[in-house]
Amino acid sequence: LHGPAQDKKKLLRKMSQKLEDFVAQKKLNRSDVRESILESIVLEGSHFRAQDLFERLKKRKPGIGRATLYRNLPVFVASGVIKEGPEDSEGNTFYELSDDEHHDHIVCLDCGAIYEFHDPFIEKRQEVVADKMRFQAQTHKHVVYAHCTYKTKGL
Amino acid sequence: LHGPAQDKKKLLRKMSQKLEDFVAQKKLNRSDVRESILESIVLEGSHFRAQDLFERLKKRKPGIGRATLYRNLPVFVASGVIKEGPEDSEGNTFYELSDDEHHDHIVCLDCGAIYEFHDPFIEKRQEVVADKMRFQAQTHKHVVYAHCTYKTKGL
DNA sequence: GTCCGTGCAAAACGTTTGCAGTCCG
DNA sequence: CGGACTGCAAACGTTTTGCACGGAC
Repeated sequence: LHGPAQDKKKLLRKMSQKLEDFVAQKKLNRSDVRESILESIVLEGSHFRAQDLFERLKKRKPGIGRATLYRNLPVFVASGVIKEGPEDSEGNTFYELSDDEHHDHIVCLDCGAIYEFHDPFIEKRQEVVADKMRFQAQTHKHVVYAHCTYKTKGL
Repeated sequence: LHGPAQDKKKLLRKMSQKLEDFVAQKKLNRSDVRESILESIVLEGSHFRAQDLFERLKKRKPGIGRATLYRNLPVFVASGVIKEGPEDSEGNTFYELSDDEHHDHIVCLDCGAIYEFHDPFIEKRQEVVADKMRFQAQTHKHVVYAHCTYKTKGL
């Protein structure tokens, strides 16, 4: 027996562990507030803006301050729980859960939905291109803005 | 006889024309202030942040308001004079002159310099990838963050 | 004369910081 | 106890807006 809810719980345990490890390694303290924020991140949606996360958090756990959320985001990034993701067409930065497998993004210009893709050919090619220019590629952001072929979305 | 200065002048004329056409087509009015801003854009550096442009503008043409600059940037974008370019590793958005040929960017993680590249294979490939996912690629942002191989930079 | 364009100041926006107090180990 | 963590409010830097005036056609 398994399903979406079970998967989320599993994921939460995994991310919780990641965070715990980081906290231990960096000699930080554990905190319930930080755990609550992590829950909100894992349990709701994968691509999120800081401000939206705060709104959701406010509903699930009222009383947690905005500053605390913002102060913890870098901790989550450093611990490998989340990472900075794509930007939508209006320039809003999104975070996303950090699944160890790298991927890039397609952002729908019609509804703003964010999809993922991974293409080994492109991955390799950009390294080669950088190399030719005497650069050593470290990371990249590759976002394709596109219209969905089904025009039925949002209707 | 030609050189960098002549090239810039030529470019300025071209961009000036683009702007003029747009202004005419949209039944806007011409304005000296807008021309001055365009000059500052064309004559100094190709990748710039809005705020830096304002500083430069303040020196070349004191008295032009910050708001006017910000209000005109979208006009320049719409007229095809500039376009939004890459983001550096700190998240600052850069604009750049819109040369009709598309290119992507390599941002140096050591000194922040922005370089351009164009690779037809990657261009084509991402369209194919989008297509497979039933999307019609419209634009994209592809920024590779890299260390320069020569470690001599900035010394 | 009618909009468009402008400068200024004030507001908005998302994020960061200072501070005084609390919690963890 | 000391340092990490927190909420609040105030500050921040960039960008946008409201308003009254000046300029283009």
